[in-house]
Amino acid sequence: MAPKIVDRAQRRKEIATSCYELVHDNNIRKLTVSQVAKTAGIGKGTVYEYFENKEDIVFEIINLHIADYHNEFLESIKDVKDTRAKVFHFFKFVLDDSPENLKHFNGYREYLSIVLAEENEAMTKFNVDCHSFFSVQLQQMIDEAVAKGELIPEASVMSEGLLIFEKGLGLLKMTQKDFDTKKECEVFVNNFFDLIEIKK
Amino acid sequence: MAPKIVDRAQRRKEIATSCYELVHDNNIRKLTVSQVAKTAGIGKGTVYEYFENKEDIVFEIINLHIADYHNEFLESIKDVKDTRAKVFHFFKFVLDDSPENLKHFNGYREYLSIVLAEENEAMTKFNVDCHSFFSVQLQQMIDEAVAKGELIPEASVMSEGLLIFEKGLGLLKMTQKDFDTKKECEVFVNNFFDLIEIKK
DNA sequence: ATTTCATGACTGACCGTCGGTCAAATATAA
DNA sequence: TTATATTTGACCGACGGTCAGTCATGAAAT
Repeated sequence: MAPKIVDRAQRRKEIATSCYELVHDNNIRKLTVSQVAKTAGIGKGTVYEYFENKEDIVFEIINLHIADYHNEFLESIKDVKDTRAKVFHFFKFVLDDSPENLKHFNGYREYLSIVLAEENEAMTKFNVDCHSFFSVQLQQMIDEAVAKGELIPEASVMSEGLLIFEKGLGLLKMTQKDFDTKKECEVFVNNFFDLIEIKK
Repeated sequence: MAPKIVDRAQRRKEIATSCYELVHDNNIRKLTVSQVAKTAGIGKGTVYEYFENKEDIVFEIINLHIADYHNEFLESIKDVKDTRAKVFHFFKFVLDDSPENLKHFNGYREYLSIVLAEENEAMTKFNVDCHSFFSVQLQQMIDEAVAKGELIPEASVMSEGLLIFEKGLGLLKMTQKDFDTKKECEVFVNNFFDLIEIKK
């Protein structure tokens, strides 16, 4: 008197995972629900058992990508010691033009275009979490440097501003073909550090 | 042997103008071509005589809005004398929460989501022009302040960085519901100015 | 002055596609 | 067998975009 019960959250992940690569093939906006169903090997109606709508699908897929990126980030920053170099690591996302990173960056672009288009509760919340993920860590790092006497105390409250600058860099890189991200980043950040570093 | 010849560029503007307000009523992405045709009082096919596709229509409408905004900006900054206040004027777009300005800001959000979604040549170029419009003026202003001995020379190369910061502010305001744009802006910009201003 | 007619402007019925729904089919544990 | 969770794809309505055909203008011919 009780058929198979499926773990809905689990199944969501499964379906999304099977479509992980689909994001890179085309523009994610051109992803069709039928395509998702086919790729996952299920009927179109079944997709709607686990997802509210198309955006919800896209959201879950991008979730996977961003989670992957966060892990990569944590791994890559482990060994960096110098404060200025560490900060540049936070800019790696917008600076690194390796195919691997461009995949992530491109994914984020598509994600952004969706977040900007509609007022989606879950997506907006998720975006806030993403920002916090980096914000908290950069703040910690700056505060440590201030405590060590490497940076002036005012640097602490400007930590968030640096991250905001990074967002702006990303946006310009996304929207301007010939934008020299590396140059703009280095000019500003290096000059900025010259202002907040305590000379020995 | 010759019927009325219409000025195509002119007609584009006419059609777009008649739909100027349509942008605010709903999400611009929900704008339908039939709606545009109805509002402009023409047939749907006629719309396609003057526009490549739907995005092209949206582009023209947003063009009008941005042109209006640029004019407003030039008008409003005329009388401001103090350098720091002038710089804050460049941030007016992201700081001002008046209904009037939010209209513009919202329009820009929708525009961005479209630019990010597709690789549209014209739209990207237009976006670059928009950025330059402000970039050139901020640079001039900073350089003048440097020449007057108000700011340290390094401020000059950091002008672009300030505008990048502003872009980031805008993006965060668009994507985070509870983002305190004013606070974040003031904290960073004021601290930044304390660093680049030459004390008397 | 009147008629003719070439041409660009205009139209809306129509097409293909897509997101989303639902009645029926299926699978499974009791 | 039976009750019910699950699956399914045919179907629907809406939308972007097309195109065969109509309309309106005004120069040319009479």
